[in-house]
Amino acid sequence: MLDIKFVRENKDLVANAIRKRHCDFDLEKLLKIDQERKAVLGEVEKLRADQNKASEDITRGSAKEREAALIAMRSLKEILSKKEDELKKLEEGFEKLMLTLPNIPDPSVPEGISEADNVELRKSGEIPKFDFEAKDYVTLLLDLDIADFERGVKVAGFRGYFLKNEGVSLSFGLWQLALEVLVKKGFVPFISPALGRENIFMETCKLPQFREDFYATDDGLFLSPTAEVSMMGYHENEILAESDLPKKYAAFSPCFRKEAGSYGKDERGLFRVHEFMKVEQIILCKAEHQESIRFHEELTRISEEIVGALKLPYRVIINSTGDLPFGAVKMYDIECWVPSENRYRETHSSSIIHDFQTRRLKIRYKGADGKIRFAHSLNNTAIATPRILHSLLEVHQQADGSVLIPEALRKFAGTDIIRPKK
RNA sequence: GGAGGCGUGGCUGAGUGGUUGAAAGCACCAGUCUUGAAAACUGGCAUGCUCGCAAGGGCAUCGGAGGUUCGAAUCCUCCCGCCUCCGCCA
Repeated sequence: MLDIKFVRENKDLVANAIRKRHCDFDLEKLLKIDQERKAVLGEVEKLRADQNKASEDITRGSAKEREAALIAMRSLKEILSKKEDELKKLEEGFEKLMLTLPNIPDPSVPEGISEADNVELRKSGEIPKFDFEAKDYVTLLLDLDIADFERGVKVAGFRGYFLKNEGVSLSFGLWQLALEVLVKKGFVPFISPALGRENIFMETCKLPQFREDFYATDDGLFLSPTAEVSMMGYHENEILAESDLPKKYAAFSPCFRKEAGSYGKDERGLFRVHEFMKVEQIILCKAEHQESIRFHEELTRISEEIVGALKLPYRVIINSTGDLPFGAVKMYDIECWVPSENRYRETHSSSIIHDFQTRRLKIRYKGADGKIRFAHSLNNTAIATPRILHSLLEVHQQADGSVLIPEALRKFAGTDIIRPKK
């Protein structure tokens, strides 16, 4: 959520952001309702002040004064209650609009209407050329006997899957590798809840707009699509000391996504599944844009280090304004090379959020100057499984149908090579 | 699942209808004293909104939302959360 004061004072900037994002937010309506709300609030507060004063007279005045004050209070009450109703309606309308006003893209974000307008920033790694007939990763998964989709669907429904054999040790190894990289860099490791209360989803700006993307339980909880939700909730309603910042967390959790509206996309395999595992990087830092920029680059580099250690060719792209999530100021995706599709595909997503989430979460810190500010937050994938296998298996496949495990992963995965079972 | 209890400021904890934004203690900050520290003493110490150039006002907040009342931390209703005991259980 943006700061209404900021919106008032930077109307053009906000209008421009809305235009760039191609969303149909009615800024004039918001500003008008804000103005009305402030005016009525002033009236209400004045009436309440009168009421408080009269109440004091009743307490302390003589019997005569008390009688007069009581009469005055009765009529005052009627007017006040009417005004309060009016205010409540305005507040509700105001809140509703504020919840749907998106964050402001950084000037460095390229303007565009969709993901087609995302811009490549850099590439790394050599795209493999096979002198044999390379398999796609679904074939590899089955030939290596490390996944079972038929039974996955039988048990868990559409997009269901089992991982088995080395598919399991490989997964554990990937999480472990990512965690070790992060812990070495001072990130505090967490296993964070996959279940979250509605308010946490609201405060991390996942609700109200993306409700259809989440699974809900019958007791009113939601299954988290990312550890970002619970990890951001961790400091909800806290005032931290400036010296506590930055907070760096590496959170592992299962993640659940309905993938509503994606029928037909990536139906085969385990690139797009309802249930996956992820190690997520989270940073809370001081409310300075330069700090956010610095940590954003750092988070992105860490993920590049991880995919680099996995010897995967990748590129980093910057998302255009048309492909920028609601709450993000700026976002990079890391995409890893997928030989069978002859293209890079998204495996990581690194975001600057500024105080958009922390304002709702009320995560603040007391600065050296004694002022209390909303912290800035950032997040990025460290590793998401099983998605990463898409690229990993295909890139490292050998002529004999086996898959060579990259050096850095071997000690974590407990194996050097996975051989076909048939 | 059954029964009961509880939710007050950073923490502990008073407060059951009328200057209670809220006693007291702890913690924290500043000062006095001290070579320095501790102790002691003195003072300060919630958040948000709003009016004002400022000084300084005003309003709200005692889990949340309603209600009763001239007036609610205090009474009523609903919701949320937490705790204890029993049962079940990885």
